[in-house]
Amino acid sequence: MTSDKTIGRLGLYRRCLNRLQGEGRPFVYSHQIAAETGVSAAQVRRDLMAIGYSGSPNRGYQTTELIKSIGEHLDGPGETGVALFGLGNLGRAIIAYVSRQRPNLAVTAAFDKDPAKAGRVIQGCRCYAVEEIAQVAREKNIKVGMIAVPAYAAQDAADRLVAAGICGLLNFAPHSLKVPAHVHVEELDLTLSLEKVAFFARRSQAEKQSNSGGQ
Amino acid sequence: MTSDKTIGRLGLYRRCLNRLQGEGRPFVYSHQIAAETGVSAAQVRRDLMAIGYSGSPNRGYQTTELIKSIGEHLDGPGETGVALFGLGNLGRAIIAYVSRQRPNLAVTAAFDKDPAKAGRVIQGCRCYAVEEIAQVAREKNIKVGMIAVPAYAAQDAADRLVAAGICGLLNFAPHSLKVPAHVHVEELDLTLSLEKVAFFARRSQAEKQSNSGGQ
DNA sequence: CTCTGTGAAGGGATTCACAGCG
DNA sequence: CGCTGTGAATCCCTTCACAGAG
Repeated sequence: MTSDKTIGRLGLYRRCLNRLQGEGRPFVYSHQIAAETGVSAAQVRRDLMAIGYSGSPNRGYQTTELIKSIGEHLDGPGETGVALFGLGNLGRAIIAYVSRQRPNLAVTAAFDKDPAKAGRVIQGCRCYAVEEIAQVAREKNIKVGMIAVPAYAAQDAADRLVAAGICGLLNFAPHSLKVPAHVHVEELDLTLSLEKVAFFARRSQAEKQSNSGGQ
Repeated sequence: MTSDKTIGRLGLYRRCLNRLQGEGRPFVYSHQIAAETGVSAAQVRRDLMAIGYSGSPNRGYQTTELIKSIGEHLDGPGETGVALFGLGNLGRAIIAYVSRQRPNLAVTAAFDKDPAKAGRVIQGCRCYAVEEIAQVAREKNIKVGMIAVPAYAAQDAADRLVAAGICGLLNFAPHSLKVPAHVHVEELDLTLSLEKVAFFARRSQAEKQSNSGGQ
């Protein structure tokens, strides 16, 4: 029922709330969350409505309670296992990055075409040969996969992960994946995003110049 | 006039068209692009309408012409300079990754708080001290910045890049940036995206199980 | 026939605006 | 007063569905 967009923002609010809590604020108003996250205040209230959390009209939302409430909606019961496919530069950076983040999301297995990488342990994450995916995914109860291989290998990686029972994919490869309907794919496409900012950067600069020159 | 969403998809279409062209296809139909990219055929036609490119009703779109036409809308006249802020694991992986992509987007400068990194050259990208940003950005005509520093340093990095005249930011740091209205920010938030897939993976798995168990 | 181009309809998400409360 | 919670309005995007062309 809760929409895709709302889920994305709840994570954002939580991060912001954790910081505010660290600064010793027991209560927050929707417009404060809004200012910190760049979302509108009405939007914040709507999103919190969706998870059924109520604040008090004169003091706002209780920080600790709200964090807990968001967690109950976003997080699963225990730790969610995540697998990484592809141990190039990007893959290794991702492991290092994620291992410092949310503790309930742990990258516990990595796979690579290069058999020489099997058996190694990188940042606390063990590497396996691709043939072992199904078994490892079952044993470690892995439900999410990250794809950090070159474009030409991305579909194959996705197929293997899906066959191993994965229900969600985070795709870093510049390639549109074809997956069964029950698998949720999130794209993190560095090149496309960069092309996009470059486009808007040029556009807004053009506007700035025509504003100063035109009038 | 062209919407944000459309711009994002045009890049996607171009990538797909380049591949199809490489496979020797002189013409493509909207439904073929659609199938390759996971977008609907009507959407593809709408987007191409937005850039004013017309296909022929019985043969579809001419691949080479369409690629050129998309390029005219997305790309600037020359090469666009991109700067990277933050030379940790992630930053270095990004340089390596982008340098193999679109040639009109070149990461030509990198900055890091650690002065020891200044002067080095990584993957063809020269590193400078943060104090040199304004000068380097002017000399190299850099208009886009990428932020790959820890959360606590992200706002400072953004401020420095904006002060140096940047009009677009690609933000990898888990922190919502506050920037002037003329600066376009694109978020690539690894942690939030991972939380999101994990959520939907759990949800779709729950559905799968209730489907098989329920009826 | 099967395409494209496109007006019109439809669906979501966001914002507006205000009642209700302390 | 200023806040939350929320119906109603708005806006934007996507899809439908069909005319027109070869």
